[in-house]
Amino acid sequence: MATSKPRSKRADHILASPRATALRDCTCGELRAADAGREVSLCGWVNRQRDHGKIVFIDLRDRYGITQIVIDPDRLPKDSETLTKASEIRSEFTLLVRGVVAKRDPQTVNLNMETGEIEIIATDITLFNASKPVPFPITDTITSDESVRMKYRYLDIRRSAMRSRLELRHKIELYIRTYLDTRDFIEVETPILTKSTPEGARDYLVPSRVWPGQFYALPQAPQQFKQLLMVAGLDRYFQIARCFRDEDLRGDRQPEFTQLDLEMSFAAESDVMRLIETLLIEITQKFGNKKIQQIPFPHISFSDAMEQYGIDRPDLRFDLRLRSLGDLAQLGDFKVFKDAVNSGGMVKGLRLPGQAAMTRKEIDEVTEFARNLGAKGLISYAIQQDGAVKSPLTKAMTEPDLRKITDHMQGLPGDMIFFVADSEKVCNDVLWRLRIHMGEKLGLINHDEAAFCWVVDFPMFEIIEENGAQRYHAVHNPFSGVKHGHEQLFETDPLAAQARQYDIVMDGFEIGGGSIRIHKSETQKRVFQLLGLNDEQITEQFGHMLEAFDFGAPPHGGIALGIDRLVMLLAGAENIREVMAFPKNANAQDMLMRAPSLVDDVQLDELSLKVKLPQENSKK
RNA sequence: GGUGCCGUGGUGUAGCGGUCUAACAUACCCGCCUGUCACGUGGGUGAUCGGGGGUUCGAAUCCCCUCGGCACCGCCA
Repeated sequence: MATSKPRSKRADHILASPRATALRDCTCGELRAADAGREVSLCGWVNRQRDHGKIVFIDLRDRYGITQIVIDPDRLPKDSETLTKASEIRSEFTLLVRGVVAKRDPQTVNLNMETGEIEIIATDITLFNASKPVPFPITDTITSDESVRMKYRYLDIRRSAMRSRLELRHKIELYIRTYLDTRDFIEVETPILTKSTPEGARDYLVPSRVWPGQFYALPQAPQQFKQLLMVAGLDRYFQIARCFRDEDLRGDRQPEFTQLDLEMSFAAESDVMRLIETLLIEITQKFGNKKIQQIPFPHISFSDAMEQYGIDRPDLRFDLRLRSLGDLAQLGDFKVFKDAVNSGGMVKGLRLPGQAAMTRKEIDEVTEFARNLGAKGLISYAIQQDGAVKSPLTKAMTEPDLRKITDHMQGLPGDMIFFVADSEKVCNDVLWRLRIHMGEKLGLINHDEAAFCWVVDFPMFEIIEENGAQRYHAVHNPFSGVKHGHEQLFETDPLAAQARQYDIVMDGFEIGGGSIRIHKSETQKRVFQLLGLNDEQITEQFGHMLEAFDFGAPPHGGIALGIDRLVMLLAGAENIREVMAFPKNANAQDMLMRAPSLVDDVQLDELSLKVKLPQENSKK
């Protein structure tokens, strides 16, 4: 296209701008001083209109920028109505402006604008559409109530902050596709209408018209399909896939969300991890404005993460660590500690360097915070400059005992330690949140840093309580492979068996997880049995997988990355909704479309469905 | 299902027991203004304080219920 000769200035410009359309020659973000003299037409929304009585300025905005339009009576025909028209224009009107690009006088150049050296001397304005006063200003500085933003999401997205987050998301997804394509991964679409599976989250169900009383389920992840694609010999698959889970929402959880799902054959942990680590490094360096704390990403075992951070997704942006007191909790005669240990629990502490001078009031606030998280209380332990300890413990313990505790906790003069005495679960639950809370409060978190880590050595199973009975539950998913030599533990001590699982954590968020899978039907069957499925259930629910494995399934493994969470973190957004065009509110409703909604009885009849509302609290 | 925070003109906030017949900014409407760029300037419309009940001589302000939004727990990888 660069070879064809422009016939005129105007034609030249049409060729120059790839975004020219039948209605416009260029966008509101691209004209510069060099374009002076050109006759152009621009389309966009009125960002602001300034009426000076005789002369009128309009800042015209589109996705690409803002350009100032000048409506000057001295440069219009005498009988032109353009000035009158311009004076009646308001914010968010949609216009077509024809005019001539002019260099601004040096005094009137606006260095805050990318197009600030020029302006368009309008010759004609066409109004595509007027706008009612908008429910909130289309600016980035003013935040409006989120319910209003959601109801008028199409206006919210006009704001450059929203728009640039969606652009960022697009760029990242495009980068991922290219990255994987060059490594021979192919993107394969898998069904949205699929089969309900027992493990995992609650399914979204879709009734079948053709098969009355039967249901499809929306996929929680394309897990089984991607494994079947490996059996099919596709070798390397990926998909930027929509996933659905009918569970309650959080800031980082939506009922439908997007995963980068991938799987590769003849691969070990190191292959998947290297692939993803390189991808994450490139994406962060290219699109994020955060420095990666450590390359290569550190690996932390599940048990170390739980011991030192109280959670399997540690936020490594700051270096506070938890430490359990062990046998030292038995020293002296401190009832709270002894009771916790005697009832099978433990004592665990969080050391806050240099915080010994916290006031009574501050300590009470922290204690209240811990109580709200389920702790019975918090035992403070302040180490004075002279090494003496100020703590409720002093009444029940000797000075040598306290010294042992100080040493064990690696306490230094001036430090404050908070102890929780409870079950291991409560200790960890309270302390990991307290750790984050204090990290934030004390300004220890470096927000310009991205801290990635791999969490490995997960157990295969955990015990969960279901209807009063205890049973095994897969920590990751029932397809995760078991570490070499750990199969025997299935028969002796299943909880000790470790999975070939790896989670990728960024800034304390789990942004992905995967595993090398089971590819032997016998092993897969044994896992299902341990998870409490009988032979009939195994055949009914997973027979197709077992059968597939028996047709020469290759060793394979993969990972799924939470795209929404990743983009959220790279964009520095507060929650996942900020990086989704049309998210749902905390009650899983679409505030713009007003979904979910009632449907016609005719539709229900076709599906052989009858609605039975819960008594009393049926929501209209 | 539970806990917490929030709910004042279109929007963002102030007021937190009487002086509130509710203040400020912005938006909106009517004027004036030829160089602004959050234009300026004069005037004007607009909320009974999410809804209901209660306490009190008196409630936007205190209490209870309820609705809505958000956060968190349960739930969920």
